[in-house]
Amino acid sequence: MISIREVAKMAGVSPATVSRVMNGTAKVNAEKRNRVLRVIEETGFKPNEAARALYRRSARIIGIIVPNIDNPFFNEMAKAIEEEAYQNDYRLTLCNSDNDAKKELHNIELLKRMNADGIILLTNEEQLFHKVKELRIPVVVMDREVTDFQDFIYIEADHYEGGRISAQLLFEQGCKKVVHMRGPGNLSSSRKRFDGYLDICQKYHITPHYIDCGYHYEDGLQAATQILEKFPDADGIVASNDMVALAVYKTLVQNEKQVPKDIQLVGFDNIRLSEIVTPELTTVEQPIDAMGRQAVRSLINRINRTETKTNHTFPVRIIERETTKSCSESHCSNR
Amino acid sequence: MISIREVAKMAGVSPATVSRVMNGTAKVNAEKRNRVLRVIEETGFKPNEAARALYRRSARIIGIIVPNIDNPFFNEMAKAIEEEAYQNDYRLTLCNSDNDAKKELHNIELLKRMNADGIILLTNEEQLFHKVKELRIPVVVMDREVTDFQDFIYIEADHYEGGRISAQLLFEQGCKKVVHMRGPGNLSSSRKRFDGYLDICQKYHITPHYIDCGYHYEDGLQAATQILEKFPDADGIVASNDMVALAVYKTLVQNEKQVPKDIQLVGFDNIRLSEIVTPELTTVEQPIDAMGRQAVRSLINRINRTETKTNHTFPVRIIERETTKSCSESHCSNR
DNA sequence: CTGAAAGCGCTTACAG
DNA sequence: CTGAAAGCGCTTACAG
Repeated sequence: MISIREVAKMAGVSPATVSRVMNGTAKVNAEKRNRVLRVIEETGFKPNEAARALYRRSARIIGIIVPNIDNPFFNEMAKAIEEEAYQNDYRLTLCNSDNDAKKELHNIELLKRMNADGIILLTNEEQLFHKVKELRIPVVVMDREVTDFQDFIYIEADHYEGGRISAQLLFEQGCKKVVHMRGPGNLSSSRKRFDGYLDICQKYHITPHYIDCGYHYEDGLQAATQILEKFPDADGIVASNDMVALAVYKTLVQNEKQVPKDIQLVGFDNIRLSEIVTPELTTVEQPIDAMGRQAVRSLINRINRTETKTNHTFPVRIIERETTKSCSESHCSNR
Repeated sequence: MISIREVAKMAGVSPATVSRVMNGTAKVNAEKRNRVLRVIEETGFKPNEAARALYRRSARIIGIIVPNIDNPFFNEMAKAIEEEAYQNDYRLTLCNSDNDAKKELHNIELLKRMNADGIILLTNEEQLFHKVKELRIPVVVMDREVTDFQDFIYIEADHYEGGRISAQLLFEQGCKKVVHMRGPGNLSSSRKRFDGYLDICQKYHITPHYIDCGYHYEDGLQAATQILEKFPDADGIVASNDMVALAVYKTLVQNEKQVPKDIQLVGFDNIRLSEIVTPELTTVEQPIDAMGRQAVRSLINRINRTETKTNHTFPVRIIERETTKSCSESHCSNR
């Protein structure tokens, strides 16, 4: 590819001048500017980004670290992030960590060395937070409330409310015994949802029931079997998320339970899948796209020091579909 | 972060020497080497990658351009690619193009300007091929046979065979009227599968039936309705892929058809989802992970000029699950 | 307004 | 074996 020196030569000016017209960074005599513009046009010259990244200490790269891009939730998030990054002229570097702390650490360091501008963390390693802080690279953490690191921005959905409304729906639909599948205890999302569940039980004067479960499909398979053993008379289940709900559904069908007739089921996230499967999943929507976009915007604001720290909590809402009874009634809000 | 000059100063050597011990690129006096090593150790010095990228004209970045990361097939592919890239010490830059040719073109150009080393294309724009060629950046094209561009490496599954075995399975399971959902005509994968289907029909002396359909879930919804109208007596359907199969399944259920009792259904790809839904999807497996990894390896070979061009066609195989009758029989190969 | 110079942080001929 | 110098391709003080 052609370089700025050659463009300068062809236009009869210095490289500095070419740089200035290209970046609009200083006034340039109209005639010279036009000559430069013409040469740029003719040659199709585009500045080398590696050189810029070096000088500016900014590669216009945002790194994203996800535990598993294969997981629809992260995946949809990544899509939103990529789109928003692109619109702001940032590139996205993807690290799929598989919860491998070493890989995550390595990637963060690499990002710093590449002069990346910021990092979006969809992972859950305290270690990472320390590293990021030490490296002084702007960061936003998603789907997790970060309290120990004062200067981190975090973005999450209203999990407490999600825990409330998912159980509330089931009670309203006539469930007497609702089992809440509690997510990993080290995640704020799990704890908040559980709190929401407890509070709504208290409000309805109902004894809470729960079981522990991870956020993966496989976790759901295991936990569902446990539920069947431990709570054979359960008539409602709040799954830890949509993937888990799919596992629960499969297990229920295998055990000849009908959904929603015998047991009603609510997921969490409203990943695209939840609408694609049959029956369609009733679930609590997290506004994944909006959250992903906000993450990028917040990060860019932080990069540009154009905004003081603001965390965001996004509203959730129930999407009633086919795994709860409501949907066969008239007041179904199925979209 | 600390720079090579400071390390040099601390170790009492020149930056060149630090570079040499760091890269093992020339012999260095043992004592000096140790001093350098110690300083590196103590300071945690890591070379700046932007500077390296500039000098070496290589950022150790691989770009990947996918139409839609949100689509499980691309998504699983991206995961495999990321993993293999990481193991070979390359970074992955992600572009989700949404089939936006402008965005794709822009990203390819950007990759070049970032001194990226190669590109993996999971998209289908002739324009892109021209651009990539003009920019002389190593490329591998996936899921598509590229014949007009002699020097491109391509990697795909054996779609012809896939078209054969999917229909063959249905015939063997007793289907009399199998409808093949033919994918987009501009894709070699679609054409080859269709050819396979035609050939197997001929072999069995059966009249072929088909309908056109895209590769997206929404396409499947439409096409399924058409099938029901056009071929009310169909008893087997080969969907253009797993996402489409899910759409077909939903439509069939809505029309009170039982699967596999009334109609048997086969997908394509064997995305993880196909095993997660209920009933589990019978499908033709593409070895997505192996293909993704091979793409990276082939690309790296090309980058290093260490291998002459080799295209790869990966074998496919039937995975019998619950949407075909076989699975209830004794010879079920459900894994 | 504009060019020459210095510099971003490395790496590699080039001498010695 | 090793350092000083030049260079990767830009950008931005600094002079004028």
